[in-house]
Amino acid sequence: MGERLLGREFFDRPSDVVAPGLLGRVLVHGPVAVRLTEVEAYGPPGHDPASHTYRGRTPRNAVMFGPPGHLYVYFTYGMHYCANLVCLPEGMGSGVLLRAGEVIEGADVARARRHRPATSGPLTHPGRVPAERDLARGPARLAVALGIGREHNGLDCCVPGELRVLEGDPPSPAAVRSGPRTGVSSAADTPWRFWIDGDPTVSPYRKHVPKTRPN
DNA sequence: GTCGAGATAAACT
DNA sequence: GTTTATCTCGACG
Repeated sequence: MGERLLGREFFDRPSDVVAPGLLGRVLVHGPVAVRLTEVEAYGPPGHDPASHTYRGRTPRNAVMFGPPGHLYVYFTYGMHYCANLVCLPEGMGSGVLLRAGEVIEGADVARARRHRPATSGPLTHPGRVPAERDLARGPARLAVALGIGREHNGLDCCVPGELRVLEGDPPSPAAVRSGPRTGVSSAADTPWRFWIDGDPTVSPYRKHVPKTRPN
């Protein structure tokens, strides 16, 4: 017992307020539990050029316009899933990207998913056994560790169910750092990435590098 | 630790 | 056609 869920009102605030408050919280899916150590906030339409919702609602981002506390899962780079928690009331379109965490339960299951993920798709990483701290270090790896895929898009994480967010053990405010978001080309000066200072599971910062394939 | 290249889907111009 | 809220691998230090 003692599984205290984060209430929906927690998410019914701007994403840059929710994001630092999510650090130290625990996301649970089956036998695997991850304590969040790094997150990024994405703002509502028209206010944040880096947000999926910047240009309004599309089939992909529809969940972000739904009620707060639900999970928004998207597929990117042709092979990775990333997970967000929706913020602000229904209709606003904002959320927090879950960038990294520490696997505190079910590490064996999380590690096994690296080889044979719960969802079908090109997520296999054959031949390599990841170190404990790398299991959920980075948004796509966090999704793999928790077994999150397309089928979890839109799930409510504020009720007892398959996926849920627990109150966990937040760090002291002094241990929270912030800086520019990772891999975004626009609004690079907006310090909406938050992490727990000194935590080994925080992903290394990578600035955006434009892609162009020769030929 | 750094670097570059490649894999690949969906949204966008 | 190009870009993207990424990761892995090998090479190198």
